[in-house]
Amino acid sequence: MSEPSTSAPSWVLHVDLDQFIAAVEVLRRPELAGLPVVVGGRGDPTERGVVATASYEARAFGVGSGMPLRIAARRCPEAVFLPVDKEAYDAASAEVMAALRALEWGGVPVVLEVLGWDEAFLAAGPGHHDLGDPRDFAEHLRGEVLAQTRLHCSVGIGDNKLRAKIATDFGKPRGVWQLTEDTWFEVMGERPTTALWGIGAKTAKKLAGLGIDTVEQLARSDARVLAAELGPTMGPWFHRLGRGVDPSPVDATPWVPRAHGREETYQEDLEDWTRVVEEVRSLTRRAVVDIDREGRPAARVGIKVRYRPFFTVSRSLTLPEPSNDPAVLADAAVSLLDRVERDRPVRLLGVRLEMVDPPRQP
DNA sequence: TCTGGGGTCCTAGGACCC
DNA sequence: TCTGGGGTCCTAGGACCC
Repeated sequence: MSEPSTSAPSWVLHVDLDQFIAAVEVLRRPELAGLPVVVGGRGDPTERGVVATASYEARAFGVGSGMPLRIAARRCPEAVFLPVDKEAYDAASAEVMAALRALEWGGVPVVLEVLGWDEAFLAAGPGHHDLGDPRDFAEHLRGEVLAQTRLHCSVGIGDNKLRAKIATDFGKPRGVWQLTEDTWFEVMGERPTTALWGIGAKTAKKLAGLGIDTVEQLARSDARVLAAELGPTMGPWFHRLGRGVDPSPVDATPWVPRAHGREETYQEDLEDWTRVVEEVRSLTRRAVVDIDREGRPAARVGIKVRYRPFFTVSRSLTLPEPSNDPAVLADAAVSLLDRVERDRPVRLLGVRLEMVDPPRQP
């Protein structure tokens, strides 16, 4: 079998919308253009909640994603705070992905792998002709997305998904950047391991304990030591990350969810255990809506409890048989509460329903 | 100072079976 | 006296990403 699109050296593009959530809000409220805009929680910076996205104007004040709204308000008191509007972002995302999916490159439709609301990988489809300079196509792509959605994006070009993904950040905002095997160490070699997609603070600290602080040191490290210290799967994967190696193809197969959950941080900690039980039932009913939409029953049920002071536990069980009956699932979730402490304040509750395996694709 | 909500995948240990 | 070895399932927890 010949597969020219995967066997030949080929380009991968990573498309990332610029300040997506804030940009969608500014589109429907043009008077906000140029102002510091912070989207998060219910839009009230005196409440518990965190920043989903800040506009570039707000970022200049040191406001960033994941930051508590109260801190954001302190750093940028004049910012406009808006609530998260999931439906609006779903709709805008669908428009963007449709615009990307409609593109042709090398005379054939592109292959698009959607990563989330505002991100996708893209490659030329099988049987394509000469692709030319990928930077030309990237600029064409940016123009098409802007024309059809009025949203700006940045594009990373790589010889695999990992390098394309990392390249995008260097191009932001409204830019194109290329990162390949030839330039990998020149661009990334001296950077900390956290610059890699998949290495966070905890892993970086473990690596530092092994004398590995930079991407180049990771690439030159002993893969056997990594496997012994970090696991037989993770160790070799981190070693590949250091070298910029990523054999995974751009895969347009629609994503099939494995689980759905609901969780909520309460504005006031819950002290009354009967209230905790009620909330767990309520969260379960809300999660059932999602598994019903999938049409697949739940095989496992899990709960998460975060206490004050900050301390989280999770419990889970496998159901005797899969179910989508809200009463059965709520009873199961409530039964898990017997396995946690009940005499300290609860600040967050979560319920998670894991679905049975999806039907096998041919 | 205060740490969301939606997910994914990996690891490790114990139970259990043959 | 010493007590296999491989495999799967279950559960709890860790880490990461957007």
